[in-house]
Amino acid sequence: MNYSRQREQIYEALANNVVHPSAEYIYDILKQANSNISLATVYRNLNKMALNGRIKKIRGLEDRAHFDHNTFEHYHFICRKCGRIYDIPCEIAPEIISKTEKSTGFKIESHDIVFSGICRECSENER
Amino acid sequence: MNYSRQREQIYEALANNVVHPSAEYIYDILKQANSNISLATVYRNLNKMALNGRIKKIRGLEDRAHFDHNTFEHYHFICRKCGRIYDIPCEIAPEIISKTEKSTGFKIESHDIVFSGICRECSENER
DNA sequence: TATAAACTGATAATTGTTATCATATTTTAT
DNA sequence: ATAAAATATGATAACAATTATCAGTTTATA
Repeated sequence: MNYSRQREQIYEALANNVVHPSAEYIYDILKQANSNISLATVYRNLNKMALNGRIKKIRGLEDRAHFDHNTFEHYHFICRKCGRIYDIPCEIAPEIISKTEKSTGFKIESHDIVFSGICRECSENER
Repeated sequence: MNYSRQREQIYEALANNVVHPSAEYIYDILKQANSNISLATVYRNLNKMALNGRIKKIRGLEDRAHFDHNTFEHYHFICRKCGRIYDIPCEIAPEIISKTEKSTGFKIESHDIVFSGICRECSENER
């Protein structure tokens, strides 16, 4: 894989965003910021980096994929009202993985826990 | 919500399938079986039932959604080779939920654990 | 039964994503 | 440094999954 300025811009935009943006969101940010980057380039590089393990691809409740620069073990909460994705820092016991591998014969390479419900902001706005 | 013959057919097709089928898969089954059901009807009813809680919508690694008639607590394993989705009957400690709710202020309504890796069949075929 | 509400099949439209391709940038070997 | 090969880009067409539309049908209600 060669160096590319666009790829680094995309990574920066991803890393400097609190949210877990979609490809289109990153595209909009970079577009505003200056460049005449192409949406295809954004998709291409996000997928490439996700394949590398440099970033993570998250699938929520919506149709579009979201991306996360944080590759350390952590989980996600998806608000069914606003669609935002939050990090959840809790942990599950590692023996669950090995126990499950043993009972199923599957090779578990990764896992994600996805909680869903209503986020604080949305439940405050509800009233 | 009114009764509809098509909806029950769709539910039956879903319940009698070991796999976690996609909308298109169910459409094909019903199409073969007899009826001139419409793909739109399949989508409409799967979504409606998922909203109700009668069935569950699962998002895997692929673009298309899959559906599960089993609404009891259980988790999923997605094979990154064949894309199949398997049930995983393990459990996580319920206090993780309440602890997470407390620390975040979120209302957690549901959660799913998605393991991914290589299923047994695929790792056997690899050799 | 008549009326309203919900549902259907067929298909057009929409949306998120990927493929294509001519051009540009980056790496490599000279 | 410079030419050749490899990789990446922007623009946009193509694609696949899903949703919207709408005239006609079925189901529930009065």
